[in-house]
Amino acid sequence: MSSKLLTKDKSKLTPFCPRFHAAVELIGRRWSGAIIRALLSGPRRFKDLVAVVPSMSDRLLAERLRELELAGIVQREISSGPPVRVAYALTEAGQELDRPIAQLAAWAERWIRPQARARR
Amino acid sequence: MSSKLLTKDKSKLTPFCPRFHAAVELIGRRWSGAIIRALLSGPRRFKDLVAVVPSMSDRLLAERLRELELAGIVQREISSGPPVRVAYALTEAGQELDRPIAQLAAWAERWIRPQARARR
DNA sequence: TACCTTGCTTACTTATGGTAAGCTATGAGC
DNA sequence: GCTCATAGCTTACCATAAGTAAGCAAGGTA
Repeated sequence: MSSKLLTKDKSKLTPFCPRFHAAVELIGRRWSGAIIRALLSGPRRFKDLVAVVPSMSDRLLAERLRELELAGIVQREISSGPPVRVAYALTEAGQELDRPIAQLAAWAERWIRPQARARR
Repeated sequence: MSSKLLTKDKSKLTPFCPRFHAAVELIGRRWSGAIIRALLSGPRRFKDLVAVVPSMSDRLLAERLRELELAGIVQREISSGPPVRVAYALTEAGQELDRPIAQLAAWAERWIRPQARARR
């Protein structure tokens, strides 16, 4: 039985896209969006990222950075000093997230109340 | 001490935006992206959403729909039948997520391997 | 009447996130 | 060379969120 009254246009858009889903679940993980956005302005050191994203712990930052590196979005750069320094930069794939992020930022600008809760 | 070699352009972009963060954490929650994307093609019934998003349980769907409704992205529509039917539709705010989602879909098309794992 | 579907809710287990502490490598101050 | 500080993590532990399964009320079907 079909419910033609309410659920029209069922086949207009592919209802589920595994690639889109993988992308949204990857960059949608806790803090990933903020980390990527911070890196859009250039490479940053570990501690700078901790400082820049409020209330994110270093454990989670390390975890997210490893995931994003594995996903090919972030690359770890070690300057062979001295002093030896670690910096994280976006790969080409990561850089190209600027468009989706800009669009979402524009949406947020329009629709998110300024003091809206950021989960919990 | 400043690390001018690696971390240039530090102040070009606001490093952290609470509104963007709230947005990405909201639509980035598990399944939220897939649900919103499915609703972009028109209102859908509860069971249709279960069917359309593989391996998502109805418990989580109910939870996400309640959250998205609270956030003003989704609205619950009850047709006063008979038969009584419940459908979920995007609000204006929800509809306007089409741009960010399209951008992210394009990115995913380019950068996500077809068989890439969708977490875990 | 008995059984099915829809749209949930409740109860319970597992995975993920948050908090705190610690630890190694390096450099600064003395 | 000894102490201390900082960067960049890791480990351990508890809390919260997600996954799984079952159930259940309202209405429809046979």
